[in-house]
Amino acid sequence: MTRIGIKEIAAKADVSTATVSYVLNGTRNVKHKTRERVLRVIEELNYKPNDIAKSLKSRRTNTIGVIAEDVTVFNVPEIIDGINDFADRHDMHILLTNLRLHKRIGHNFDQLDDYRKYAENAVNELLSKQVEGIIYIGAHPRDLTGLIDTAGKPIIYTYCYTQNDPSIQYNDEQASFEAMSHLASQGHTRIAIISGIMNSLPSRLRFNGYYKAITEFQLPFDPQLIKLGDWEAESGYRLTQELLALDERPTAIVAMNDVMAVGVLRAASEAGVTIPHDLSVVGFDNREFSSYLIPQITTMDLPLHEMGFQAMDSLMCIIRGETPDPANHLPACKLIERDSVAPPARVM
Amino acid sequence: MTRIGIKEIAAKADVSTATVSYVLNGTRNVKHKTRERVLRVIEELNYKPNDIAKSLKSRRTNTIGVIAEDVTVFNVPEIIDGINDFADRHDMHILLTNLRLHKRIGHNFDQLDDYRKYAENAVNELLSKQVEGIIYIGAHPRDLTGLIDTAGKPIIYTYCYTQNDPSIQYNDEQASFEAMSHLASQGHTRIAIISGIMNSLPSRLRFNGYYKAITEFQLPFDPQLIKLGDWEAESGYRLTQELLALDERPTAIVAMNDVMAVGVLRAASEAGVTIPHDLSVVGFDNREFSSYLIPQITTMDLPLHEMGFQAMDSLMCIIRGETPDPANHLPACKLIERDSVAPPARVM
DNA sequence: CTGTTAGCGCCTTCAG
DNA sequence: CTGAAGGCGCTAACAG
Repeated sequence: MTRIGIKEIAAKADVSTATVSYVLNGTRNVKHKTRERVLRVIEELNYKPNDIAKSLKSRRTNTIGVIAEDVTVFNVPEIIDGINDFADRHDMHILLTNLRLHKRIGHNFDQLDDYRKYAENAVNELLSKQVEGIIYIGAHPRDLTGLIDTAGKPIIYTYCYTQNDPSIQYNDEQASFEAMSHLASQGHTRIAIISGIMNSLPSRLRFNGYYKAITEFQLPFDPQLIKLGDWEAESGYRLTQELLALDERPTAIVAMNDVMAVGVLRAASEAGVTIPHDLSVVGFDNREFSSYLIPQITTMDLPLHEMGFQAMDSLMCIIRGETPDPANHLPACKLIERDSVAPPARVM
Repeated sequence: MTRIGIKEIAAKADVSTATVSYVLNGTRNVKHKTRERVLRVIEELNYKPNDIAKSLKSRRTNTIGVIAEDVTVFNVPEIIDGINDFADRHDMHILLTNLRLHKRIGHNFDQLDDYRKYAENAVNELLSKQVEGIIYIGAHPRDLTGLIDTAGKPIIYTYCYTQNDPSIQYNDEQASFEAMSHLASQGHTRIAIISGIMNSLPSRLRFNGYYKAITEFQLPFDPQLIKLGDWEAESGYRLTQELLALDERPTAIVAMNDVMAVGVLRAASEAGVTIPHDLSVVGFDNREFSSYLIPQITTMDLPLHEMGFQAMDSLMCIIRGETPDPANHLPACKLIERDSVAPPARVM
């Protein structure tokens, strides 16, 4: 089966290859009769254009490279989905590179050198494939400055960032403030917070939101209510036990992710503390399982789809030589209200 | 910045373009001195080969197309990861198409016509990009015969299947049998099963495994223990209530997925039935949340990574003109033992 | 309105 | 061991 091309159909339709190209791309007016004839032959021969050849000539591939640090991490698929959403509408294609970071180097995200070579390879292969731009999806929010050199090709980061390139992140501080605001509006004043590891940006930003709310709503500030966790369920469990052992217990806990909220639930359950009657809980991330827990927890939904969509949008802007609107680079989170928040019980 | 190519480096190194090509690909012996010189110029000019041009000439793109019905569905990312695992080792690239089925047409998987056009477009675009083969990842196990025409390009399905093309699925019947076997080995005899919707292949296969175990272990067969669910938590909840209302309760329940197992847990909790003391539960899928539930549930892990890996392996076989080994097309599930199974309590 | 033709960047016989 | 030259499939001037 010899691949048939524009030449074959030109011969059979008794026109030149140029004419075929014109009807194919609508680049020029072609007499109706001729067009029909060409179209018919195309149909008959079941011709499929060769984008490779087309790209070589036109110097456009309509393809953008996506480097995902790990597609199996919860935030990544939804971001990819957002990228696809935009790409579909603009007839763009996605060349996906999966760094498989978790499986290759585990959680040692700090040793950037360990996977610099992976990233470099990925970029070079993408560049060789003539992608028109690159989107880098982190599995973890952090600074990647200096890690990647794209030789001038536009790149945009999301769920992570560098100091020189554009990046799309979500509004962490505001989200945290809103979680607090929701709790305050229910009448809570003693609100505890369990953080992720402190050398991570989200932890710091979410603390900012926490303090801002403390100030704005004039809540009592008690350092005992601030607990430093590590994103894992175990820390949520242990720190909640500490919180419940306080003379004056908090009436609500904000866990900086849903996984730690699982620990909160477990500790509460073991201590005979009923949620939400005795203790309100707000999580972060709106992980799928958050609605499978008992009770279903109130949590902050991350605008992952939008981040992917915006990353793609901004990247296309840059490719076209325009300047993307930075206002779109910090989409908001959204509180999902479920069953783990209630007004505080009367004082015992 | 005018893209520099083989020609520029040839000029600067004072050799012909052919020689550059030779050192680049190791196609021919080149005098050591000359090679060094060429290599140096390549370095200096930071030359990056153009795979597009290369592909046009060599008629090989080293790229395979992956069509995912929906990357946000739980099974898909891990399958993609398996594909990447293989692809990385063989220097292959992935052109990803995300059909976004759930967001576009919801759960109406039966109306194949609704998205036939999406699938057709995806295939045509991939074909135009000269992919060397296609992997189709279903979001739901079902028969897709007749949906897709790849014009002769090799295609392989996974997590779904057709009657004519090779596909990679997991061994559902055996998995179900093993879940039963595990329960039986703990001393359970009255084992209930909650199925997914019945017009799905997994439901039928898992029932086969159930019956096989009933026979093999000579367990009492009681139709009352067979409940028809719909994959959703609510059905697990409701059907467990029915099961618990029986005169003679089951001592164990197999839920055909972890989501329904959540319903089982909820119903048990409300009825004051303690898991695993009063009732053992085995789920299916090893969803991430299964280890966040209280108690953490014993469940069947699906060989998703392996399915992706095998799909890629088999596809490469076909591309090379070899015949893949069908023995690899039905990888086994693996029981993950956690805290929801115990020997049955003494008769009350 | 249509045909001719010169490349896009690279590989690969075929000569030397 | 190296160079010259044709061509992969398609587009876009430039002519008619």
